[in-house]
Amino acid sequence: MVTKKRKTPVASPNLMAINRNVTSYDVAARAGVSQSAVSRCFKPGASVSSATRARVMKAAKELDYVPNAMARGLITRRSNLVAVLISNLTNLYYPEVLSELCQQFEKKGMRVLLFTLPHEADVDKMIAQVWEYQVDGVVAAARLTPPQVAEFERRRIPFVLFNRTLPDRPVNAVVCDQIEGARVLVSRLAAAGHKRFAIISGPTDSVVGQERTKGARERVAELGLRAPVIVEGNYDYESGARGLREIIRQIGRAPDAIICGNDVMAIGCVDIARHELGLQVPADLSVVGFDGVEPSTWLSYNLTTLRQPVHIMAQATADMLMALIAKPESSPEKRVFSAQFVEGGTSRLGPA
Amino acid sequence: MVTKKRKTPVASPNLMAINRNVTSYDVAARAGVSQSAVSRCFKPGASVSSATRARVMKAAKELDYVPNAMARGLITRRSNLVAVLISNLTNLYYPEVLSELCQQFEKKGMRVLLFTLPHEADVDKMIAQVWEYQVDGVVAAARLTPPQVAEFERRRIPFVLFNRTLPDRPVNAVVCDQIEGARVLVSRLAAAGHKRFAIISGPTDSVVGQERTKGARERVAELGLRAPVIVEGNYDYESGARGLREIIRQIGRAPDAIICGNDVMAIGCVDIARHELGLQVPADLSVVGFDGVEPSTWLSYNLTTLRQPVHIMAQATADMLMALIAKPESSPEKRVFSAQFVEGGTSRLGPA
DNA sequence: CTCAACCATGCAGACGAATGCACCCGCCAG
DNA sequence: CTGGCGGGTGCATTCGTCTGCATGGTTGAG
Repeated sequence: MVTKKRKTPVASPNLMAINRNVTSYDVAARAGVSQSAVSRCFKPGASVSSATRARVMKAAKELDYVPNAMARGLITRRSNLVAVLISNLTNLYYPEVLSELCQQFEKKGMRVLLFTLPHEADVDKMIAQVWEYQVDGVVAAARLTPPQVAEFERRRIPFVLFNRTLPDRPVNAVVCDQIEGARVLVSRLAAAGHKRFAIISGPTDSVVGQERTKGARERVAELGLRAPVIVEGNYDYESGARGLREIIRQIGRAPDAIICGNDVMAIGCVDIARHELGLQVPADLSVVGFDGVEPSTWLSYNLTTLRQPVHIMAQATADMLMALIAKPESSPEKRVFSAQFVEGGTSRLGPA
Repeated sequence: MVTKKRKTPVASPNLMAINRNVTSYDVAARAGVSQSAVSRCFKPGASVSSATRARVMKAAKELDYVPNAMARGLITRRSNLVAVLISNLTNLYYPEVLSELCQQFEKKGMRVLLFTLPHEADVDKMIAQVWEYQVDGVVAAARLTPPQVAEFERRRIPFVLFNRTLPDRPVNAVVCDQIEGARVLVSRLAAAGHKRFAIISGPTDSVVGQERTKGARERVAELGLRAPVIVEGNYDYESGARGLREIIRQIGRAPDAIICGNDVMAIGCVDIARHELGLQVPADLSVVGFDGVEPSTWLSYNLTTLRQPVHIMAQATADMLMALIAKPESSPEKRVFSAQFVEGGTSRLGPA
């Protein structure tokens, strides 16, 4: 009578490559040790003699063995996956963010599961997918509604908001002080003699955009200047162009300065001013943006803007998320960075 | 004596939310069915009565149950994950590609595991990570060495190369005909009277870049024109700028036309010509690029370029990869698309 | 009325790695 | 010589889901 209480699955060596994956059992058999020993060899800090480790590693290499992350994740309850939710990658700013985030997480041994949220698609359905993969954490660099964020909390998944916060609710977030930044821009422009301001804002559902607008408006008011005309854009080139036309239509002439919700709109604005309306920038009109994306530095634009410290912010995001994963109950923290004022050629900032 | 042959793990209802994940057993218990029934309810096409399905779905919703993708993947050997390898997201062209790919795969129920390959980092180590997650397929839109590609074949993982092929080896690939495109550019420019050509090429390890250069060179030769000066760039703005300076240094004056390996270099080239060298583009010098990225359409540039049909290519890539996953042994296929000639304002194409 | 053909359901055994526990061995102190 | 200690190892179980097989009930055709 054969003792068959548990059949340890051992692949016949010739079938192996064809049909099945190589498992730790295969490696164990080849190295003449138990499966546990193999497992321990791949876990840093485990108790294995160097002789065993050498034999196992040799066998593993010969068989091209790689531990199965799903099996591991199943039992350790750690997937080493991070979900990154990003609005639209066509936004120029976000690819830089994504790239930085990805590298930071790679450095920490995490893989990035990417979720792009196409404009107004079924975000909820997409978020539901996040749970399935048992991600260890989430970075949200997309416009989410408060209930959607609440869902993260309810599921007790560590998450960090990138460049956005929630009104009246403490959450973990890494942001750039948009209000401060907008105030700096207005202050500098006003100091140089600009009096009539206009704003091409981001969309109303963009917290970042709203804060930029708010900061600018407040500062303009504090300085006792006339309230700026505000038209709404949606962060793309075309809406920057439309914005400028609309502003001029409303006030009958060009304002002294236009503050755009991001660089791409500012670029659209500059282009229309110069090539369609025959205005000199900055002689007739100063234009400033936000973000400091790469094209803003191109000679044709050389935009005056507020550069976000993307690299540092990504690093802070990754650090914060890892800390949360290690210690989930810690209380919410917000890390606020300051944008860097970049004086370009689209604004008259010398003595007026 | 309690029959304890298999302890079906049933969480006590109040502990559930605190300590454990909700599993299909919990749902089964609440719905009064077996775990198998729950499993079948989440598998489309499985045999379940509508009454059972309703009860299960209700219980699942009440408990916020979501199937665990790792456990599922472990047994089905399908992770529904696709690895996307991308060189550097700062390249403007790649974010568009990534965005499209992501959406296409989402549409097919696949998730994207992102691998960014930072310049010359340890690509091999990164690729090793790909295996761990049991991805169903790989899209490579990065410069890989032939041995690295061979590794995919050896592991029998379905993979599609995006915008690159391997010399002398049949592989699955979706590409754009770069040689044809380059020939079109030269032909159009030559027809308009351009005689002295120069090229700012992509890096030598970029197959795409090499083909663009090759096509242009061949066509120039066929037309009996003098062989173009070629300087090497690396696809960024600065190298476009450097390239133009170098070309002028070598031939002592501006050529009639410069063909740049991509749009960003062309933009750098145009900017330096206009703002540093005081040249008129296109009056003194025509500049053309490749890719058709968004900034190439901005009014300040309005670049003459060859637009790649990114959307269609991404769709083809996703389709091809899914087909491969379904039928891994199918023989390699290459799908070649043509780029679209976009006549912009950086070239004199009217009758000379 | 009978038998086959279903459909719906439950049972139990995978999938591949991690890990608590027990054990074995060698070594050192008493 | 003996008891204790500790590092190295293997056994067996666990994670959460899928699925082949067997079963029980229902229906339809002959």
